[in-house]
Amino acid sequence: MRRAIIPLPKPPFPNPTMSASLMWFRKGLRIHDNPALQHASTGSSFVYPVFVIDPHYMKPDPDAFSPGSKLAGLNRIRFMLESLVDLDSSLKKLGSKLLVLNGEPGEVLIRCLKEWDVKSLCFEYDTDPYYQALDARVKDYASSAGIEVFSPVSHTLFNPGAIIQKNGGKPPLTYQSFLKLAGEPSWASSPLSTSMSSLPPVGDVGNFACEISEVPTIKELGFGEVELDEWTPFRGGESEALKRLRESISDKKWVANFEKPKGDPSAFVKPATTVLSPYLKFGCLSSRYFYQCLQEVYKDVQKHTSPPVSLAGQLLWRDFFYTVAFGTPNFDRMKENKICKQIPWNDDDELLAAWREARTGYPWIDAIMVQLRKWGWMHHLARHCVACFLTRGDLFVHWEKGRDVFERLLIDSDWAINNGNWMWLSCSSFFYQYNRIYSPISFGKKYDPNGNYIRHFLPVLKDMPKEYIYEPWTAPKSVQTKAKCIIGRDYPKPVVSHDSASKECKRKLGEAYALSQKLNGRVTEEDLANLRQKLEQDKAQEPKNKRQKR
DNA sequence: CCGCCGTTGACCAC
DNA sequence: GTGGTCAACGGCGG
Repeated sequence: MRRAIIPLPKPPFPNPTMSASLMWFRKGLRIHDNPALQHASTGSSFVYPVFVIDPHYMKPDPDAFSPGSKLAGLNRIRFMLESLVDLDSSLKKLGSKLLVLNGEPGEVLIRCLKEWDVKSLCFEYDTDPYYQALDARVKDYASSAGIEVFSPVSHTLFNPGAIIQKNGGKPPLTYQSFLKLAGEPSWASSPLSTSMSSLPPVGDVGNFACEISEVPTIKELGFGEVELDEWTPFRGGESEALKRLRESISDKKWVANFEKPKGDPSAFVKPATTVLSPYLKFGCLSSRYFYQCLQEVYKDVQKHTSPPVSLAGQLLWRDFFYTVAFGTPNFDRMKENKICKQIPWNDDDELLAAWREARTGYPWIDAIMVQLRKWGWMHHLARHCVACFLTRGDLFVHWEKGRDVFERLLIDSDWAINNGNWMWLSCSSFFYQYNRIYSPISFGKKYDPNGNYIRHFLPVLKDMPKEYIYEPWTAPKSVQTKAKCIIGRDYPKPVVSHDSASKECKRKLGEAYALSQKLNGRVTEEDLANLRQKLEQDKAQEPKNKRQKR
């Protein structure tokens, strides 16, 4: 890690009335619509804009299944670093700069507050459990030291806590009830502060001078030896976010007619959605600003789509998941999670690895998993296909395992939304129609009969005739030879047969649901173990039954 | 208790 | 492309 000593302007005159604020950046990596930054810069003579490189997210982990840290793949780490570089450059234009520090953020922050005679600590409120715990510690110290804490809700459209309170202490569990509770956002018609002309200078950093660095590079963080064979095409940062936003909303007709479920998951040259999610995740783009821009477009057109399918509806989905996640203890696991169905998922590491490493033998599934690894982004429906396949559709692997893979590799992975969607897709919560299974063969074919998406992300199949590209194991040997792709050698045979595997999954889900209903939702670990045993026994008897039938 | 609803299933007929 | 059927879930409001 580079430990550059950066010359910083000294305060011109020591003045006891001059006060300093500390702006702590975590998410919210932006200048526009940033109430915490706004607050820090008004009424303070100095502002210390701090970002702490947190080993919890950023420390290289050589044992992980892909290059990166324990929790984040390199694509997302790089996206974040790009966002920080952009933020630093914007701060510099305003007469400030980003102070990058390293270490456990709570400890680093408290040391900063002690060292810098800060009167006001400003940071965006964060509902994720990790930040709830961290922020509680920092706030405790600040109040004991008489430091004002300003921590506004600015990551989401609504305040999740307020919505939960409005609902009598429980989060709404359906989108419609969420909409009803939320109503129009109170700020919707008041203009947001989207520009800043200048910022107070950075104060004297004192003994921290030797610890403050520029935004590090991937290499400086200790990831230097690894090479990704393809990086994500999406660049991080607020500038890129605003550029992308402008492009997305410039086509008013497209915005007005946007219907999420009708998008084409196989479109990759020009994706069928905005791809603003990674920018929202890091707060490079304000969800409120995005929302207001959409309202402007809606005003200008005769008719437009509505939630849940509209573009504004997508922002509301985000708020929905943030709210449920905030109000649900153990939201990120099955056990002790009140809204999560208890299902006897298997623990098959072989199947998990095949899925993760894009060798299930189903080209549609594997191509999506390659896109995930290389781009860190796939269309929402593509995510549905692979999530369904891993869990309730085919492999019956625990949704938490898939969640971990997405959390690591997606550049837009977001704690609340990722966990919420995995529960959704695995029929563990929110959605329960387990008979509706995405076919790993026909779903993609609807959109892309020629298999261009597969050919791009799985070049080994690029010469497979379109008749076989979704089911290459059915291609005659001569065709395989001509396509220079022998199934079982150059590309794997299917790990399971979709027909029998999906039937088996439906049966297991049915049994698990029945047990849950019988026990009023209070399924213990022992109950689950018994169910697992029962399912195994039934499976063992099944061939006998078949023989009897014949 | 009943009936309706739910962002995005597959398959088939028209 | 649309619309029906298949088989049929839980949440929720009445």
